Amino acid sequence: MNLQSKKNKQELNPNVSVDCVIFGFDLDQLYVLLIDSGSNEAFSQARMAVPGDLIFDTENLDEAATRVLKELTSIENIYLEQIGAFGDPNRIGKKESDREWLEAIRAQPEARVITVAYYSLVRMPNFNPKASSFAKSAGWAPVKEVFDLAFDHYEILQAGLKQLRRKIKIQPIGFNLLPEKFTLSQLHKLYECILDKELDKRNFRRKILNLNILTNLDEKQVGVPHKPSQLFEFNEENYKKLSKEGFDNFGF
Amino acid sequence: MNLQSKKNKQELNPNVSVDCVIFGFDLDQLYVLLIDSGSNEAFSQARMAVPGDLIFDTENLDEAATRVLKELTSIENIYLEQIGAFGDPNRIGKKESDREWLEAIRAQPEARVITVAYYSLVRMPNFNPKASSFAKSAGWAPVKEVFDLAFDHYEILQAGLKQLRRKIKIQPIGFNLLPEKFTLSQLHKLYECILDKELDKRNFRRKILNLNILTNLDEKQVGVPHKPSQLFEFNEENYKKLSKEGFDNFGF
DNA sequence: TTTGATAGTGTTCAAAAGACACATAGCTAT
DNA sequence: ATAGCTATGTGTCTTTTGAACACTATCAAA
Repeated sequence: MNLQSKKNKQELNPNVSVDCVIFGFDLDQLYVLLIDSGSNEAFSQARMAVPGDLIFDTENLDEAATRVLKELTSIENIYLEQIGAFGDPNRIGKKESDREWLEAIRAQPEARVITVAYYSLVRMPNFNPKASSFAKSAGWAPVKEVFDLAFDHYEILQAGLKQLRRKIKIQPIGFNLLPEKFTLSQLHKLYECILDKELDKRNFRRKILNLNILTNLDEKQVGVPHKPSQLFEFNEENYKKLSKEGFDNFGF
Repeated sequence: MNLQSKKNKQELNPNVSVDCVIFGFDLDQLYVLLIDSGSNEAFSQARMAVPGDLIFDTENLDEAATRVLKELTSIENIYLEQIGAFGDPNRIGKKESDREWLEAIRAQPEARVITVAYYSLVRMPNFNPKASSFAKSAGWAPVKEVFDLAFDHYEILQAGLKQLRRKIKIQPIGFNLLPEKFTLSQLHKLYECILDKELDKRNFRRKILNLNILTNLDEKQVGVPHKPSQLFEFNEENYKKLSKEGFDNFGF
Protein backbone atom coordinates (compact mmCIF):
# COMPACT_ATOMS: atom_id res chain seq x y z
CA MET A 1 0.00 0.00 0.00
CA ASN A 2 2.89 2.33 -0.70
CA LEU A 3 1.95 5.16 -3.00
CA GLN A 4 5.56 6.19 -3.37
CA SER A 5 6.66 2.93 -4.90
CA LYS A 6 8.95 2.59 -7.89
CA LYS A 7 6.06 3.17 -10.21
CA ASN A 8 4.91 6.67 -10.83
CA LYS A 9 1.87 7.95 -9.08
CA GLN A 10 0.31 8.99 -12.36
CA GLU A 11 0.08 5.39 -13.46
CA LEU A 12 -2.30 4.48 -10.66
CA ASN A 13 -5.75 4.06 -12.07
CA PRO A 14 -8.01 6.19 -9.86
CA ASN A 15 -11.08 4.08 -10.49
CA VAL A 16 -10.04 0.48 -10.03
CA SER A 17 -8.58 -1.29 -7.04
CA VAL A 18 -7.91 -4.85 -5.98
CA ASP A 19 -8.61 -6.21 -2.51
CA CYS A 20 -7.25 -9.48 -1.19
CA VAL A 21 -8.93 -11.70 1.34
CA ILE A 22 -5.97 -13.67 2.67
CA PHE A 23 -6.90 -16.81 4.54
CA GLY A 24 -4.64 -18.61 6.97
CA PHE A 25 -5.01 -21.68 9.18
CA ASP A 26 -3.16 -22.45 12.39
CA LEU A 27 -4.28 -26.09 12.66
CA ASP A 28 -7.09 -24.92 14.89
CA GLN A 29 -9.14 -22.29 13.14
CA LEU A 30 -9.39 -20.20 10.01
CA TYR A 31 -8.02 -16.66 9.99
CA VAL A 32 -8.15 -13.67 7.73
CA LEU A 33 -5.43 -11.08 7.41
CA LEU A 34 -6.60 -7.58 8.26
CA ILE A 35 -4.92 -4.22 8.34
CA ASP A 36 -6.17 -1.24 10.24
CA SER A 37 -6.34 2.41 9.44
CA GLY A 38 -3.55 3.30 11.83
CA SER A 39 -5.78 5.45 13.96
CA ASN A 40 -5.05 5.85 17.65
CA GLU A 41 -8.65 5.62 18.64
CA ALA A 42 -10.37 2.79 20.38
CA PHE A 43 -10.41 -0.52 18.63
CA SER A 44 -13.21 -1.07 16.18
CA GLN A 45 -13.61 -3.70 13.52
CA ALA A 46 -15.09 -0.99 11.34
CA ARG A 47 -11.56 0.37 10.99
CA MET A 48 -10.08 -2.90 9.81
CA ALA A 49 -9.88 -3.81 6.16
CA VAL A 50 -8.45 -6.45 3.91
CA PRO A 51 -5.33 -5.26 2.10
CA GLY A 52 -5.80 -3.64 -1.26
CA ASP A 53 -4.60 -0.91 -3.53
CA LEU A 54 -5.43 0.93 -6.71
CA ILE A 55 -4.11 -0.84 -9.77
CA PHE A 56 -1.41 0.41 -12.08
CA ASP A 57 -2.41 0.96 -15.67
CA THR A 58 0.39 -1.32 -16.81
CA GLU A 59 -0.57 -4.43 -14.87
CA ASN A 60 -3.45 -6.83 -15.19
CA LEU A 61 -5.74 -7.64 -12.30
CA ASP A 62 -4.01 -10.83 -11.21
CA GLU A 63 -0.70 -9.02 -11.25
CA ALA A 64 -2.11 -6.22 -9.14
CA ALA A 65 -3.39 -8.69 -6.57
CA THR A 66 -0.08 -10.52 -6.59
CA ARG A 67 1.72 -7.24 -6.03
CA VAL A 68 -0.48 -6.34 -3.06
CA LEU A 69 0.11 -9.77 -1.58
CA LYS A 70 3.82 -9.61 -2.07
CA GLU A 71 4.11 -6.16 -0.54
CA LEU A 72 2.34 -7.34 2.54
CA THR A 73 3.56 -10.87 3.00
CA SER A 74 6.71 -11.09 0.86
CA ILE A 75 5.42 -14.42 -0.31
CA GLU A 76 5.22 -15.26 -3.98
CA ASN A 77 3.52 -18.12 -5.74
CA ILE A 78 0.51 -17.83 -3.53
CA TYR A 79 -2.75 -19.48 -4.42
CA LEU A 80 -4.92 -16.68 -5.74
CA GLU A 81 -8.38 -16.63 -7.23
CA GLN A 82 -10.72 -13.86 -8.24
CA ILE A 83 -13.93 -13.49 -6.26
CA GLY A 84 -15.52 -10.85 -8.43
CA ALA A 85 -16.04 -7.13 -8.82
CA PHE A 86 -17.72 -4.91 -6.26
CA GLY A 87 -18.88 -1.56 -7.51
CA ASP A 88 -21.58 0.06 -5.47
CA PRO A 89 -21.19 3.84 -5.92
CA ASN A 90 -21.26 4.19 -2.14
CA ARG A 91 -19.14 1.18 -1.34
CA ILE A 92 -16.41 3.34 0.10
CA GLY A 93 -17.02 6.42 2.13
CA LYS A 94 -20.30 5.39 3.70
CA LYS A 95 -18.78 5.41 7.17
CA GLU A 96 -17.04 8.37 8.74
CA SER A 97 -13.97 6.28 9.48
CA ASP A 98 -13.80 5.15 5.85
CA ARG A 99 -13.53 8.72 4.69
CA GLU A 100 -10.76 9.58 7.10
CA TRP A 101 -8.79 6.65 5.90
CA LEU A 102 -9.35 7.43 2.25
CA GLU A 103 -8.17 10.97 2.72
CA ALA A 104 -5.00 9.66 4.27
CA ILE A 105 -4.08 7.23 1.52
CA ARG A 106 -5.72 8.31 -1.71
CA ALA A 107 -4.70 11.11 -4.03
CA GLN A 108 -8.37 11.40 -5.06
CA PRO A 109 -10.37 10.36 -2.02
CA GLU A 110 -13.64 11.30 -3.67
CA ALA A 111 -13.12 9.19 -6.79
CA ARG A 112 -15.55 6.42 -7.51
CA VAL A 113 -13.62 3.20 -7.15
CA ILE A 114 -14.75 -0.25 -8.10
CA THR A 115 -12.74 -3.07 -6.67
CA VAL A 116 -11.88 -6.52 -7.91
CA ALA A 117 -11.71 -8.88 -4.97
CA TYR A 118 -9.43 -11.89 -4.69
CA TYR A 119 -8.94 -14.52 -2.07
CA SER A 120 -5.72 -16.31 -1.39
CA LEU A 121 -4.50 -19.10 0.83
CA VAL A 122 -1.21 -18.93 2.70
CA ARG A 123 0.72 -21.03 5.16
CA MET A 124 0.44 -18.86 8.22
CA PRO A 125 3.76 -19.78 9.85
CA ASN A 126 5.64 -19.00 6.66
CA PHE A 127 4.47 -15.46 6.87
CA ASN A 128 3.98 -14.66 10.49
CA PRO A 129 4.55 -17.27 13.16
CA LYS A 130 2.04 -15.81 15.58
CA ALA A 131 -1.46 -14.63 14.96
CA SER A 132 -1.49 -11.02 16.00
CA SER A 133 -4.40 -9.44 17.72
CA PHE A 134 -6.65 -6.82 16.22
CA ALA A 135 -4.57 -4.17 17.91
CA LYS A 136 -1.68 -4.51 15.49
CA SER A 137 -1.58 -2.67 12.22
CA ALA A 138 -1.61 -5.93 10.30
CA GLY A 139 -2.64 -9.20 11.82
CA TRP A 140 -4.66 -12.34 11.70
CA ALA A 141 -8.24 -12.32 12.91
CA PRO A 142 -10.26 -15.51 13.38
CA VAL A 143 -12.83 -15.48 10.62
CA LYS A 144 -15.54 -16.46 13.07
CA GLU A 145 -14.95 -13.35 15.13
CA VAL A 146 -15.23 -10.84 12.31
CA PHE A 147 -18.61 -9.16 12.13
CA ASP A 148 -17.91 -5.82 10.55
CA LEU A 149 -15.17 -4.26 8.45
CA ALA A 150 -14.37 -0.97 6.73
CA PHE A 151 -15.90 -0.12 3.36
CA ASP A 152 -17.70 -3.14 1.90
CA HIS A 153 -14.98 -5.48 3.07
CA TYR A 154 -17.23 -7.55 5.27
CA GLU A 155 -19.33 -8.36 2.24
CA ILE A 156 -16.17 -9.17 0.30
CA LEU A 157 -14.94 -11.43 3.06
CA GLN A 158 -18.21 -13.34 3.08
CA ALA A 159 -18.12 -13.69 -0.69
CA GLY A 160 -14.57 -14.98 -0.46
CA LEU A 161 -15.53 -17.46 2.19
CA LYS A 162 -18.43 -18.67 0.13
CA GLN A 163 -16.22 -19.17 -2.89
CA LEU A 164 -13.57 -20.94 -0.83
CA ARG A 165 -16.22 -23.31 0.49
CA ARG A 166 -17.49 -24.05 -2.94
CA LYS A 167 -14.05 -24.49 -4.38
CA ILE A 168 -12.66 -26.74 -1.70
CA LYS A 169 -15.39 -29.25 -2.42
CA ILE A 170 -14.27 -29.38 -6.01
CA GLN A 171 -10.52 -28.99 -5.94
CA PRO A 172 -7.96 -29.84 -3.28
CA ILE A 173 -6.74 -26.30 -2.76
CA GLY A 174 -6.72 -26.66 1.01
CA PHE A 175 -3.12 -27.86 0.97
CA ASN A 176 -2.06 -24.29 0.43
CA LEU A 177 -3.12 -23.61 4.01
CA LEU A 178 -1.19 -26.50 5.54
CA PRO A 179 2.50 -27.15 6.12
CA GLU A 180 4.23 -29.26 3.48
CA LYS A 181 3.97 -32.26 5.79
CA PHE A 182 0.70 -32.72 7.57
CA THR A 183 -1.45 -35.35 9.19
CA LEU A 184 -4.83 -36.53 8.06
CA SER A 185 -6.31 -35.15 11.25
CA GLN A 186 -5.00 -31.70 10.40
CA LEU A 187 -6.48 -31.93 6.93
CA HIS A 188 -9.71 -33.17 8.43
CA LYS A 189 -9.80 -30.27 10.85
CA LEU A 190 -9.11 -27.83 8.02
CA TYR A 191 -12.10 -29.09 6.05
CA GLU A 192 -14.29 -28.86 9.12
CA CYS A 193 -13.17 -25.28 9.78
CA ILE A 194 -13.70 -24.13 6.23
CA LEU A 195 -17.04 -25.84 5.79
CA ASP A 196 -18.03 -25.05 9.37
CA LYS A 197 -19.47 -28.47 10.03
CA GLU A 198 -18.38 -31.77 11.43
CA LEU A 199 -17.25 -34.47 9.07
CA ASP A 200 -17.11 -38.12 10.00
CA LYS A 201 -13.49 -39.07 10.57
CA ARG A 202 -13.50 -42.44 8.88
CA ASN A 203 -15.51 -41.33 5.90
CA PHE A 204 -13.29 -38.34 5.45
CA ARG A 205 -10.12 -40.41 5.52
CA ARG A 206 -11.50 -42.97 3.12
CA LYS A 207 -12.60 -40.34 0.65
CA ILE A 208 -9.46 -38.24 0.70
CA LEU A 209 -7.19 -41.29 0.46
CA ASN A 210 -9.18 -42.70 -2.45
CA LEU A 211 -8.37 -39.58 -4.44
CA ASN A 212 -4.75 -40.72 -4.52
CA ILE A 213 -3.39 -37.24 -4.18
CA LEU A 214 -1.62 -37.85 -0.89
CA THR A 215 1.76 -39.46 -0.41
CA ASN A 216 2.30 -41.26 2.87
CA LEU A 217 5.75 -40.22 3.97
CA ASP A 218 6.36 -43.21 6.28
CA GLU A 219 7.27 -40.65 8.86
CA LYS A 220 5.59 -39.95 12.17
CA GLN A 221 4.94 -37.00 14.35
CA VAL A 222 7.39 -36.77 17.24
CA GLY A 223 6.93 -35.35 20.68
CA VAL A 224 3.18 -35.43 20.76
CA PRO A 225 1.62 -36.64 24.01
CA HIS A 226 -0.45 -39.27 22.29
CA LYS A 227 -0.15 -41.83 19.52
CA PRO A 228 1.89 -40.12 16.80
CA SER A 229 0.28 -39.63 13.45
CA GLN A 230 1.53 -40.52 10.00
CA LEU A 231 2.70 -37.56 7.95
CA PHE A 232 1.53 -37.00 4.40
CA GLU A 233 2.33 -34.61 1.63
CA PHE A 234 0.31 -33.40 -1.29
CA ASN A 235 1.13 -35.28 -4.48
CA GLU A 236 1.18 -32.68 -7.20
CA GLU A 237 1.70 -35.18 -10.03
CA ASN A 238 -1.27 -37.34 -9.24
CA TYR A 239 -3.36 -34.28 -8.73
CA LYS A 240 -2.53 -32.98 -12.17
CA LYS A 241 -3.48 -36.30 -13.73
CA LEU A 242 -6.73 -36.21 -11.85
CA SER A 243 -7.46 -32.62 -12.85
CA LYS A 244 -7.05 -33.39 -16.50
CA GLU A 245 -9.61 -36.13 -16.31
CA GLY A 246 -11.87 -33.46 -14.88
CA PHE A 247 -12.95 -34.71 -11.50
CA ASP A 248 -15.23 -32.19 -9.95
CA ASN A 249 -16.55 -33.43 -6.71
CA PHE A 250 -15.05 -34.46 -3.46
CA GLY A 251 -18.51 -34.79 -2.07
CA PHE A 252 -17.95 -33.11 1.25
CA MET B 1 -24.73 2.17 -26.30
CA ASN B 2 -25.94 5.73 -26.74
CA LEU B 3 -23.48 8.26 -25.44
CA GLN B 4 -26.03 11.02 -25.78
CA SER B 5 -28.48 9.51 -23.36
CA LYS B 6 -30.27 11.39 -20.63
CA LYS B 7 -27.24 11.14 -18.43
CA ASN B 8 -24.39 13.47 -18.99
CA LYS B 9 -21.32 12.29 -20.83
CA GLN B 10 -19.13 13.44 -17.97
CA GLU B 11 -20.65 10.86 -15.68
CA LEU B 12 -19.37 7.97 -17.76
CA ASN B 13 -16.47 6.38 -15.96
CA PRO B 14 -13.69 6.10 -18.54
CA ASN B 15 -12.07 3.10 -16.90
CA VAL B 16 -14.85 0.65 -16.16
CA SER B 17 -17.32 -1.05 -18.47
CA VAL B 18 -19.80 -3.88 -18.24
CA ASP B 19 -20.26 -6.53 -20.92
CA CYS B 20 -23.23 -8.86 -21.11
CA VAL B 21 -23.19 -12.35 -22.51
CA ILE B 22 -26.85 -12.84 -23.34
CA PHE B 23 -27.88 -16.44 -23.86
CA GLY B 24 -30.97 -17.55 -25.71
CA PHE B 25 -32.47 -20.91 -26.62
CA ASP B 26 -34.79 -21.71 -29.51
CA LEU B 27 -35.69 -25.23 -28.33
CA ASP B 28 -32.96 -26.54 -30.54
CA GLN B 29 -29.68 -24.90 -29.67
CA LEU B 30 -28.06 -22.29 -27.50
CA TYR B 31 -27.43 -18.81 -28.87
CA VAL B 32 -25.53 -15.75 -27.81
CA LEU B 33 -26.51 -12.21 -28.71
CA LEU B 34 -23.80 -10.37 -30.62
CA ILE B 35 -23.53 -6.91 -32.07
CA ASP B 36 -21.15 -5.87 -34.77
CA SER B 37 -19.02 -2.85 -35.31
CA GLY B 38 -21.20 -1.55 -38.11
CA SER B 39 -18.45 -1.74 -40.63
CA ASN B 40 -19.27 -2.38 -44.27
CA GLU B 41 -16.42 -4.73 -44.76
CA ALA B 42 -16.53 -8.45 -45.20
CA PHE B 43 -18.03 -10.45 -42.42
CA SER B 44 -15.68 -11.46 -39.66
CA GLN B 45 -16.40 -12.80 -36.21
CA ALA B 46 -13.52 -10.69 -34.98
CA ARG B 47 -15.79 -7.68 -35.52
CA MET B 48 -18.60 -9.06 -33.38
CA ALA B 49 -18.85 -8.36 -29.68
CA VAL B 50 -21.20 -8.91 -26.80
CA PRO B 51 -23.06 -5.75 -25.86
CA GLY B 52 -21.50 -3.53 -23.26
CA ASP B 53 -20.87 0.03 -22.24
CA LEU B 54 -18.90 2.18 -19.88
CA ILE B 55 -20.63 2.54 -16.53
CA PHE B 56 -22.06 5.72 -15.11
CA ASP B 57 -20.57 6.92 -11.87
CA THR B 58 -24.00 6.97 -10.29
CA GLU B 59 -24.95 3.35 -10.89
CA ASN B 60 -23.68 0.11 -9.44
CA LEU B 61 -22.42 -2.72 -11.62
CA ASP B 62 -25.65 -4.69 -11.66
CA GLU B 63 -27.54 -1.58 -12.61
CA ALA B 64 -25.13 -0.86 -15.42
CA ALA B 65 -25.57 -4.36 -16.79
CA THR B 66 -29.33 -4.08 -16.45
CA ARG B 67 -29.25 -0.80 -18.33
CA VAL B 68 -27.20 -2.26 -21.18
CA LEU B 69 -29.61 -5.18 -21.39
CA LYS B 70 -32.63 -2.98 -21.38
CA GLU B 71 -31.30 -0.67 -24.05
CA LEU B 72 -30.70 -3.59 -26.31
CA THR B 73 -33.59 -5.91 -25.62
CA SER B 74 -36.17 -3.71 -23.88
CA ILE B 75 -36.65 -6.56 -21.45
CA GLU B 76 -36.51 -6.01 -17.73
CA ASN B 77 -36.33 -8.49 -14.91
CA ILE B 78 -33.85 -10.60 -16.76
CA TYR B 79 -31.84 -13.24 -15.01
CA LEU B 80 -28.42 -11.70 -14.53
CA GLU B 81 -25.28 -12.90 -12.85
CA GLN B 82 -21.78 -11.58 -12.67
CA ILE B 83 -19.04 -13.62 -14.31
CA GLY B 84 -16.13 -11.57 -13.07
CA ALA B 85 -13.73 -8.82 -13.98
CA PHE B 86 -11.42 -8.84 -16.98
CA GLY B 87 -8.61 -6.36 -16.87
CA ASP B 88 -5.68 -7.21 -19.08
CA PRO B 89 -4.04 -3.91 -20.03
CA ASN B 90 -4.20 -4.97 -23.68
CA ARG B 91 -7.62 -6.53 -23.57
CA ILE B 92 -9.01 -3.97 -25.97
CA GLY B 93 -7.13 -2.60 -28.89
CA LYS B 94 -5.02 -5.66 -29.62
CA LYS B 95 -6.64 -6.07 -33.01
CA GLU B 96 -6.77 -3.43 -35.70
CA SER B 97 -10.55 -3.74 -35.94
CA ASP B 98 -10.89 -3.27 -32.18
CA ARG B 99 -9.18 0.09 -32.39
CA GLU B 100 -11.37 1.33 -35.24
CA TRP B 101 -14.43 0.47 -33.26
CA LEU B 102 -13.17 2.07 -30.09
CA GLU B 103 -12.40 5.29 -31.89
CA ALA B 104 -15.93 5.36 -33.19
CA ILE B 105 -17.67 4.88 -29.87
CA ARG B 106 -15.39 6.03 -27.09
CA ALA B 107 -14.58 9.56 -26.03
CA GLN B 108 -11.20 8.28 -24.80
CA PRO B 109 -10.36 5.37 -27.07
CA GLU B 110 -6.90 5.01 -25.55
CA ALA B 111 -8.10 4.75 -21.95
CA ARG B 112 -7.36 1.59 -20.04
CA VAL B 113 -10.70 -0.09 -19.42
CA ILE B 114 -11.39 -3.03 -17.21
CA THR B 115 -14.71 -4.71 -17.75
CA VAL B 116 -17.07 -6.52 -15.47
CA ALA B 117 -18.73 -9.33 -17.37
CA TYR B 118 -22.25 -10.63 -16.79
CA TYR B 119 -24.26 -13.36 -18.34
CA SER B 120 -28.00 -13.35 -18.66
CA LEU B 121 -30.68 -15.71 -19.82
CA VAL B 122 -33.61 -14.55 -21.96
CA ARG B 123 -36.58 -16.08 -23.66
CA MET B 124 -35.57 -15.60 -27.25
CA PRO B 125 -39.04 -15.21 -28.76
CA ASN B 126 -39.91 -12.48 -26.28
CA PHE B 127 -37.13 -10.40 -27.64
CA ASN B 128 -36.67 -11.30 -31.25
CA PRO B 129 -38.71 -14.06 -32.84
CA LYS B 130 -36.04 -15.03 -35.34
CA ALA B 131 -32.37 -15.63 -34.85
CA SER B 132 -30.68 -13.15 -37.10
CA SER B 133 -27.58 -14.00 -39.00
CA PHE B 134 -24.16 -12.57 -38.31
CA ALA B 135 -24.75 -10.03 -41.03
CA LYS B 136 -27.19 -8.00 -38.96
CA SER B 137 -26.01 -5.38 -36.56
CA ALA B 138 -27.44 -7.25 -33.60
CA GLY B 139 -28.40 -10.87 -33.74
CA TRP B 140 -28.25 -14.33 -32.33
CA ALA B 141 -25.33 -16.57 -33.10
CA PRO B 142 -25.28 -20.26 -32.20
CA VAL B 143 -22.77 -20.58 -29.41
CA LYS B 144 -21.21 -23.61 -31.06
CA GLU B 145 -20.36 -21.60 -34.15
CA VAL B 146 -18.55 -18.80 -32.40
CA PHE B 147 -14.78 -19.16 -32.50
CA ASP B 148 -13.52 -15.61 -32.28
CA LEU B 149 -14.82 -12.24 -31.15
CA ALA B 150 -13.66 -8.66 -30.80
CA PHE B 151 -11.54 -7.58 -27.82
CA ASP B 152 -11.39 -10.34 -25.21
CA HIS B 153 -15.04 -11.21 -25.73
CA TYR B 154 -14.40 -14.74 -26.82
CA GLU B 155 -12.70 -15.38 -23.50
CA ILE B 156 -15.61 -13.70 -21.72
CA LEU B 157 -18.11 -15.84 -23.61
CA GLN B 158 -16.29 -19.01 -22.63
CA ALA B 159 -16.14 -17.90 -19.01
CA GLY B 160 -19.87 -17.18 -19.11
CA LEU B 161 -20.59 -20.56 -20.60
CA LYS B 162 -18.50 -22.24 -17.96
CA GLN B 163 -20.32 -20.44 -15.20
CA LEU B 164 -23.70 -21.19 -16.73
CA ARG B 165 -22.79 -24.88 -16.89
CA ARG B 166 -21.72 -24.90 -13.30
CA LYS B 167 -24.73 -22.97 -12.14
CA ILE B 168 -27.36 -24.97 -13.97
CA LYS B 169 -26.22 -28.08 -12.13
CA ILE B 170 -26.87 -26.34 -8.86
CA GLN B 171 -29.88 -24.15 -9.42
CA PRO B 172 -32.77 -24.43 -11.84
CA ILE B 173 -32.06 -21.23 -13.70
CA GLY B 174 -32.67 -22.81 -17.08
CA PHE B 175 -36.35 -21.89 -16.96
CA ASN B 176 -35.37 -18.35 -17.86
CA LEU B 177 -34.51 -19.62 -21.31
CA LEU B 178 -37.79 -21.44 -21.88
CA PRO B 179 -41.36 -20.29 -22.54
CA GLU B 180 -43.61 -20.13 -19.49
CA LYS B 181 -45.15 -23.41 -20.52
CA PHE B 182 -42.77 -26.06 -21.69
CA THR B 183 -42.47 -29.79 -22.05
CA LEU B 184 -40.07 -32.05 -20.28
CA SER B 185 -38.45 -32.84 -23.61
CA GLN B 186 -37.72 -29.19 -24.17
CA LEU B 187 -36.19 -28.89 -20.73
CA HIS B 188 -34.24 -32.04 -21.38
CA LYS B 189 -32.93 -30.69 -24.66
CA LEU B 190 -31.99 -27.42 -22.96
CA TYR B 191 -29.85 -29.23 -20.41
CA GLU B 192 -28.20 -31.26 -23.12
CA CYS B 193 -27.42 -28.12 -25.11
CA ILE B 194 -25.97 -26.24 -22.19
CA LEU B 195 -23.94 -29.13 -20.84
CA ASP B 196 -23.07 -30.28 -24.36
CA LYS B 197 -23.66 -33.92 -23.62
CA GLU B 198 -26.43 -36.46 -23.87
CA LEU B 199 -28.52 -37.15 -20.80
CA ASP B 200 -30.57 -40.27 -20.39
CA LYS B 201 -34.21 -39.37 -20.91
CA ARG B 202 -35.72 -41.42 -18.12
CA ASN B 203 -33.09 -40.52 -15.58
CA PHE B 204 -33.46 -36.86 -16.44
CA ARG B 205 -37.22 -36.90 -16.05
CA ARG B 206 -37.08 -38.76 -12.79
CA LYS B 207 -34.54 -36.40 -11.30
CA ILE B 208 -36.17 -33.19 -12.40
CA LEU B 209 -39.63 -34.33 -11.30
CA ASN B 210 -38.32 -35.42 -7.91
CA LEU B 211 -37.23 -31.87 -7.25
CA ASN B 212 -40.88 -30.87 -7.11
CA ILE B 213 -40.31 -27.57 -8.80
CA LEU B 214 -42.50 -28.29 -11.79
CA THR B 215 -46.26 -27.99 -11.98
CA ASN B 216 -47.97 -30.29 -14.42
CA LEU B 217 -50.53 -28.08 -16.14
CA ASP B 218 -52.81 -30.94 -17.27
CA GLU B 219 -52.57 -29.38 -20.67
CA LYS B 220 -51.14 -30.83 -23.84
CA GLN B 221 -49.35 -29.61 -26.88
CA VAL B 222 -51.69 -29.26 -29.85
CA GLY B 223 -50.98 -29.64 -33.54
CA VAL B 224 -47.82 -31.59 -33.24
CA PRO B 225 -47.41 -34.50 -35.66
CA HIS B 226 -46.76 -36.95 -32.90
CA LYS B 227 -47.97 -37.85 -29.46
CA PRO B 228 -48.58 -34.51 -27.75
CA SER B 229 -46.59 -33.76 -24.66
CA GLN B 230 -47.71 -32.61 -21.24
CA LEU B 231 -47.02 -28.97 -20.52
CA PHE B 232 -45.34 -27.89 -17.31
CA GLU B 233 -44.51 -24.64 -15.66
CA PHE B 234 -41.84 -23.69 -13.19
CA ASN B 235 -43.16 -23.64 -9.63
CA GLU B 236 -41.59 -20.60 -8.02
CA GLU B 237 -43.01 -21.31 -4.57
CA ASN B 238 -41.66 -24.80 -4.25
CA TYR B 239 -38.37 -23.66 -5.62
CA LYS B 240 -38.07 -20.99 -2.96
CA LYS B 241 -38.78 -23.52 -0.23
CA LEU B 242 -36.16 -25.79 -1.71
CA SER B 243 -33.60 -23.01 -1.99
CA LYS B 244 -33.94 -22.11 1.64
CA GLU B 245 -33.16 -25.65 2.67
CA GLY B 246 -30.06 -25.18 0.58
CA PHE B 247 -30.13 -27.94 -2.02
CA ASP B 248 -27.09 -27.67 -4.13
CA ASN B 249 -26.91 -30.44 -6.56
CA PHE B 250 -29.07 -31.60 -9.40
CA GLY B 251 -26.41 -34.11 -10.24
CA PHE B 252 -26.42 -33.75 -14.00
C1' DT C 1 -54.92 -47.61 -42.37
C1' DT C 2 -50.29 -47.28 -42.42
C1' DT C 3 -46.24 -44.67 -41.41
C1' DG C 4 -43.38 -41.53 -38.99
C1' DA C 5 -42.24 -39.02 -34.99
C1' DT C 6 -41.88 -38.09 -30.33
C1' DA C 7 -43.94 -39.03 -25.50
C1' DG C 8 -43.96 -41.66 -21.63
C1' DT C 9 -42.84 -45.26 -18.41
C1' DG C 10 -39.67 -49.21 -14.35
C1' DT C 11 -36.30 -52.16 -13.09
C1' DT C 12 -31.89 -53.69 -12.18
C1' DC C 13 -27.06 -53.10 -11.05
C1' DA C 14 -23.15 -50.55 -9.36
C1' DA C 15 -21.15 -46.90 -6.84
C1' DA C 16 -21.03 -43.63 -3.30
C1' DA C 17 -22.47 -41.66 1.06
C1' DG C 18 -23.48 -42.02 5.84
C1' DA C 19 -23.68 -44.04 10.35
C1' DC C 20 -21.26 -46.19 13.78
C1' DA C 21 -17.25 -48.38 18.14
C1' DC C 22 -13.10 -50.01 19.78
C1' DA C 23 -8.12 -51.21 20.13
C1' DT C 24 -3.47 -48.74 19.75
C1' DA C 25 0.77 -45.93 20.65
C1' DG C 26 3.21 -42.65 22.80
C1' DC C 27 3.67 -39.28 26.56
C1' DT C 28 3.00 -37.85 31.43
C1' DA C 29 2.27 -37.99 36.10
C1' DT C 30 2.62 -40.66 40.04
C1' DA D 1 6.71 -49.38 36.23
C1' DT D 2 2.41 -48.54 35.76
C1' DA D 3 -1.89 -46.29 35.17
C1' DG D 4 -4.11 -42.79 32.75
C1' DC D 5 -4.65 -39.46 29.18
C1' DT D 6 -5.16 -38.27 24.39
C1' DA D 7 -5.50 -38.49 19.73
C1' DT D 8 -4.70 -42.14 16.00
C1' DG D 9 -6.30 -45.56 13.00
C1' DT D 10 -9.28 -49.00 11.23
C1' DG D 11 -14.10 -51.99 8.69
C1' DT D 12 -18.81 -53.13 7.95
C1' DC D 13 -23.42 -52.46 7.03
C1' DT D 14 -27.27 -49.72 5.32
C1' DT D 15 -29.17 -46.25 2.54
C1' DT D 16 -29.04 -43.34 -1.22
C1' DT D 17 -27.85 -42.07 -5.65
C1' DG D 18 -26.37 -42.73 -10.37
C1' DA D 19 -26.32 -45.32 -14.77
C1' DA D 20 -27.84 -48.41 -18.18
C1' DC D 21 -31.43 -50.06 -20.76
C1' DA D 22 -36.48 -51.12 -24.50
C1' DC D 23 -40.92 -51.03 -25.43
C1' DT D 24 -45.81 -49.18 -25.93
C1' DA D 25 -48.84 -44.99 -26.71
C1' DT D 26 -50.65 -41.05 -29.24
C1' DC D 27 -51.19 -37.87 -32.72
C1' DA D 28 -50.80 -36.01 -37.67
C1' DA D 29 -49.90 -36.71 -42.33
C1' DA D 30 -49.66 -39.35 -46.34
